[in-house]
Amino acid sequence: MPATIKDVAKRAGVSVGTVSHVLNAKPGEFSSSTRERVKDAIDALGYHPNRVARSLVRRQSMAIGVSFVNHGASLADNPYLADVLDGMINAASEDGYNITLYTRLPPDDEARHAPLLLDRHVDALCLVAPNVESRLPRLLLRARVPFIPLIVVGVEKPFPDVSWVDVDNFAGSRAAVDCLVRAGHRKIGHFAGPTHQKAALQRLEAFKQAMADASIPLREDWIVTCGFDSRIAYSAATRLFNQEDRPTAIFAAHDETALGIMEAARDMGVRVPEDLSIIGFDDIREARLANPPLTTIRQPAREIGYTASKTLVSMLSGAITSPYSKLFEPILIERSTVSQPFE
Amino acid sequence: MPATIKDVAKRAGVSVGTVSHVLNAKPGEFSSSTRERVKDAIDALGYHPNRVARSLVRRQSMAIGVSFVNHGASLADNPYLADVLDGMINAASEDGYNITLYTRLPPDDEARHAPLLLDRHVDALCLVAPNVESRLPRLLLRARVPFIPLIVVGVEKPFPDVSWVDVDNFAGSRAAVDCLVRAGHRKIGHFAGPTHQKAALQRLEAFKQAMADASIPLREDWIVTCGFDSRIAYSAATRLFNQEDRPTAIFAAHDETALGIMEAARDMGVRVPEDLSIIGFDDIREARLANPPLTTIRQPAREIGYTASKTLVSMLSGAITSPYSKLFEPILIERSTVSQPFE
DNA sequence: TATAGTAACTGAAACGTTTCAGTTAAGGCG
DNA sequence: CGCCTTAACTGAAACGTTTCAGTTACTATA
Repeated sequence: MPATIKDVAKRAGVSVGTVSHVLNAKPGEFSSSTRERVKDAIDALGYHPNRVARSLVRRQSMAIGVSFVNHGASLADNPYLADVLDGMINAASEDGYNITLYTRLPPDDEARHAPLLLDRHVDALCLVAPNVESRLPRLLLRARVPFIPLIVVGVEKPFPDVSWVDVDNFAGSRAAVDCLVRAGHRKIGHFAGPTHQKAALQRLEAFKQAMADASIPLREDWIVTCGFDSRIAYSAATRLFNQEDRPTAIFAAHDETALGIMEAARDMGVRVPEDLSIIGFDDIREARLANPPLTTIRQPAREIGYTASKTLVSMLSGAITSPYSKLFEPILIERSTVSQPFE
Repeated sequence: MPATIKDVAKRAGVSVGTVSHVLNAKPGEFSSSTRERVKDAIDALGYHPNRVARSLVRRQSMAIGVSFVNHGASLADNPYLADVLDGMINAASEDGYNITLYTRLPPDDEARHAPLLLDRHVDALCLVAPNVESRLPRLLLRARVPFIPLIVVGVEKPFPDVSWVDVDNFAGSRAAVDCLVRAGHRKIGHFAGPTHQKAALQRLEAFKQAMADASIPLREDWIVTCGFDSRIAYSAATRLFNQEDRPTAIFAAHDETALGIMEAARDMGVRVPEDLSIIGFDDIREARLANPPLTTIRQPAREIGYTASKTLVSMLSGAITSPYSKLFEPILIERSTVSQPFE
């Protein structure tokens, strides 16, 4: 058995209360002799305070819970998640919080997530990129728990009164389309992301609007929905390139998709950017290394994660009391996949 | 205040013990009427069991602690970490464990890590890629705590009696050198990783040995130490390419480094693989997309993380009692940066 | 010399569960 | 009818801390 505070107290010849006090070192109290005796006992016994017991009485665990709600998505496949988490780690570390990854959530049954998330094991909760039809924010908010700070990352306005941080997908998509239009393109297609993702929906919507604003008629057959999957994008692109009348530029809602399109282009002898301009979204690590390097819209994912964690801590300290929300400005990263159309 | 088990008991008109029992649903006991009443009370009050209290009495938290000990390395910059963590998440999820990321460790003072890690907040500990001079495994092992399962990832034999999983760096480096030798190279250089990393040291050592085994004399001036940093690799490579007598092939201890070398080559007009063959190590996501795609040695990072977590759980259940260790076989991924030398 | 004030410490009640040792009531059996 | 067994439930101790309300033992003040 590990040594407890009682063992320390007994060995040092003081009460448990005293040990607790010197451990939590209230400013300058306690005679140095007592303090020394306690410290000696701690060292001799190899005592480490039990954080669980402390959490129970203090009613805080100094941990922030993170749930990657969007079911299949894994850290290894989705650099966005890793970046967000990285930002959260940095912020939490500054504030003295640990991060607990909730892994045990049955993917099929969201109703059973809430009890698991609300077990007071963590002081605050962050939901990363939940699906658009996710009922979880609602369930959590409705649950009869006094107030556990909650923030959603990667979904704008997931539910009234729920805090959130996200990138401005509208501004990003508009910047992408504008970039293509500025280069002289008018035959522009769009490869949309998965329909269960709010971000993908927003990017599609913004694409349509930006096209309208540029007075370019929409070609529905140039809008393809291909999810995240670069292989589906590959085959969809191949099909598109076989058409007689094809776009001179494509805005892909995700870099993965853009990469798939570029691969298809290479295999079909379509030159990028001479025959086809491409612009992506997200600026994943591979984008810079693509051949040619991919022009894209960068999401400040680490900053987003950082802000999410900082916000939760502010909510815990009471510095923020009303729901918080923030839209981050995306950044156009101009590399080499956009040029003027040659035809 | 959130409802407690007492509130539920009172409302259902039973004792707290009964509520606890129906919550933990011992097989088939309890009349259905009592069970119903308790369930109704739980729903009515929106009660969620407090996991902290449960952890205290059960003496287990159902969480595995993970510490990225190697100080600066972050999830976003180091895909290896993300992959290992991803594997751990999958395994932990299968076994009903959560994962707690220890973020609050002062990077300067390892001696103070042990108390934080041993706070019984987690049931088992995983140290990912500690530096070679890290005293942490020793400190943890020596700490006067009865037995908290511990495993180290990414360092072979970090300390006697400490469990570990790692990739076989020797076999990997040998495979890399063999690949180059097989292609006909004899003028082979090596870009080594950071000296505080055991993996980098092993790869360097294995490089030397493989060269000796192939009876190729070592050229010390073709061995450069450049850490992880692709920019340092870039400038070191630039310097190397300016030399009269330069290698026809380079084995880089990390893909990041290899990518830096390739960039330098491109800028200096050195063609890859015609003028220079390159082989990396790790198979990071960018490797596949490099131009040309990078030949490299793949580390099964997810599998490593998965195994680490599974091993910890086995130790917790008592299925494994003695220190466990496993070396994973690396895989040669042949892409397009290795060809025969032209001279 | 009594009184007040303070510094240093103590004891015990929380915190919200689980679990162990009982207790009660009902049913079965001779 | 009394006794035993069992099912169903209860009460309280325990888990390891923090913290609040005291209790000493001094020292300073009047």
